[in-house]
Amino acid sequence: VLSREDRSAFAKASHTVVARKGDVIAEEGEPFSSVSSVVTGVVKLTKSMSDGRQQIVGLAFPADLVGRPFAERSGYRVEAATDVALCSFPRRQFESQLRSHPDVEHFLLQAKLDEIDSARDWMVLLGRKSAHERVATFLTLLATRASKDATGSSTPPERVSFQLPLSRAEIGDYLGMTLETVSRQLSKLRDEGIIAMPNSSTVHVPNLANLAALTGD
Amino acid sequence: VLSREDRSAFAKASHTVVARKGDVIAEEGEPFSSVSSVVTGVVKLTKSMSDGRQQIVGLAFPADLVGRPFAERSGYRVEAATDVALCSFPRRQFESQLRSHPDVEHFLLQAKLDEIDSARDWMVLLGRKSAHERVATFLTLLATRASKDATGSSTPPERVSFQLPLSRAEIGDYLGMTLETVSRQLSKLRDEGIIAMPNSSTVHVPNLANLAALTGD
DNA sequence: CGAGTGCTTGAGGGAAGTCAAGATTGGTGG
DNA sequence: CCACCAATCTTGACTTCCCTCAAGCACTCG
Repeated sequence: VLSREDRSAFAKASHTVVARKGDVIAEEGEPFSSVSSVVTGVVKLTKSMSDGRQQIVGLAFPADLVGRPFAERSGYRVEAATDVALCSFPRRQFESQLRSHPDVEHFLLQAKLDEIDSARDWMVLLGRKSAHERVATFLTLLATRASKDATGSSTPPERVSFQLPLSRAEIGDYLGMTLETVSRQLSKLRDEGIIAMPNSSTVHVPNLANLAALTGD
Repeated sequence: VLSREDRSAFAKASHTVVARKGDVIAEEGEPFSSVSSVVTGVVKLTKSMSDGRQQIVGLAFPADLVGRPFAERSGYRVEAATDVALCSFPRRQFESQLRSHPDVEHFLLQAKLDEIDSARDWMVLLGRKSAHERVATFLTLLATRASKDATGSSTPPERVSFQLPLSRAEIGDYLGMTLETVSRQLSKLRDEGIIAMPNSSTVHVPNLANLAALTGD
């Protein structure tokens, strides 16, 4: 959607950064200095309460943007959930480029509007869904993404397989529940025949529609 | 933050709309045609699940924007929570004005970035806070807003009073709990001396810091 | 003044959290 | 290459917080 000139101006300012699983890219409440696009891997955005309770408030997959332009401090911790590669821009430079390339700013606005929509979907999950529905929704999200990545098709196939990019504890922090409840609900979906789990981090979905039917929405 | 020319161009395109409490301004999943700024009153944004469970995914107070530019359909129901006055722009016109006034688009981007931050704060509330903390957080939000409106001061006074713009059921839908639990927690805060409620919709907070200490973050 | 609506309070039940073992697994060094 | 160790995951038993169901109460408005 961007013009050639826009792309090249941005490409000049960027550099590639790699981070290992668990590396913290920006700390909650600390100043941070870059805006990055995820190239490979998954990045998690986490907020903590004073007593240590955590909530993952967003995941960034390849092509997603992380970082908060026009703010001095990060409102959340940014951490590599898997090994990741990032295409990173110095924040100041990114901001000034935005001002001189309105098309790019428009593109960013679109991306952020979509991000608000997903955040609102997640609020419904956190506020109103049962544990079973939450896990089904999370798996549907990953399965849909995996089938898109694999086939490029808009009509996803019935069968999909994918890797869970998060531990049980992290899934709990994303879905607003404990790691034990996550584990129990995964076992339940397995016993119901909705999914198969050859090992604890890979999931087969024989029929995506059956899984999606359990999300509640 | 906007130039005089920007302001006047937008003023020409706008018109004032009033809505009574309960009026639906846009329906979830339906096309909608305007982008509006709230002038007085409170607007609620609601998402529903297929079985009728509801979640309020946002509230818009005076000066906030409602409507989703660059999308054909609303992702949520927009409804007047109180009697409301809106400054409304036809969506198409609003969008084209944005393209020709990059400063305004920048302003909108800033607003949406802030909106993402609030949505993420709310995800922590919905995913991790107890009923007591949720109600304390909600009251702190309203109390802080009321004290800003009243004094314009950045150091809020200890004492504040305000009206609840939502019914118990709506507060429940906003906080991800039932109306009974909302009522019980309000009674508990009253018994603890944190708030007083001369009637069911007005709240006195004798010491805002004591209330804010119960929010958990 | 009565009816209706919204709010409060109580009693009981159920979904998820907590605490506590075991079972797997993946990584490391002998 | 295998064995062990640490970390992660699973499962079970018990507890707790919130939801559900059910009255009773208090406004507001015909």
